Amino acid sequence: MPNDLDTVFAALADPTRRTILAMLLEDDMAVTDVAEPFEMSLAAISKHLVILTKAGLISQEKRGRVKWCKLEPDALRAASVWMQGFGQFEPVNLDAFERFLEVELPSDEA
Amino acid sequence: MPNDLDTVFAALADPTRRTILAMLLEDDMAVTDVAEPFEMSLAAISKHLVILTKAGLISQEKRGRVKWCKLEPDALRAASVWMQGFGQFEPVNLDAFERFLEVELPSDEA
DNA sequence: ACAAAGATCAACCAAAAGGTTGAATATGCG
DNA sequence: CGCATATTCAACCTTTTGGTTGATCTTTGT
Repeated sequence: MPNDLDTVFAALADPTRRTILAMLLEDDMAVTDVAEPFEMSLAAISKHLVILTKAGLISQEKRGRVKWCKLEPDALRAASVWMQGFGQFEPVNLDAFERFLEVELPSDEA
Repeated sequence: MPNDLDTVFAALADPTRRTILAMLLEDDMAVTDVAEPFEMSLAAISKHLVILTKAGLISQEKRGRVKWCKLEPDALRAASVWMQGFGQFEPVNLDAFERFLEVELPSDEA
């Protein structure tokens, strides 16, 4: 529901949150597992996940005592349209994107 | 030079700054003229322009006593690639972009 | 020379961001 | 039941952000 540009861009401005998104690109994850590679408290990661959820970039579903996080890439569409309006960039450059993932993902990437 | 994703997304997270970018899409502008439609001090706008400059999103060139601001859309490329990596969105939707401009631009749009 | 215009600087302020720790709340398991 | 696990809450702290105002500096026009 909340998919305002302010919120989305602000959520994307933090490297921890971008890394989390990249991790969720591979698979849905539980909060504890999302937190594992980071050198910060679980509570801090929990807050980051709230921010991502409010931006609509992920969704969280509780099953049992585990809360699963799922990427919601559609939330990026509006922001993507906004940005492309300025640049007329090449459609999709997956090579460049994978270079980002290598840099931004925690080293244990599979 | 500085074109780091943190800086670019943070710069885009503020509605005043996005509006400024949209204004500069039409034409280069002097700082005073950029500030005119906003209900905030010139100093505040000057700071916003510094942030946009540090993000590489605009450049500023002083000619005489006037400092001209110019959009630098290339700075958006990296961020755009990053975002598209998630979504595989439709290439460019100019209609959607112009809808943004109508919402975000100060009403005196020409 | 002087005054006005264009823009930034410096000091300040309130609110938001990003983190910590320790307690609380559910849920699952033996 | 009773304990461990999964996650959040609450209070707190520090730094950053976004704004203000008044002084300053440079350039232009008369």
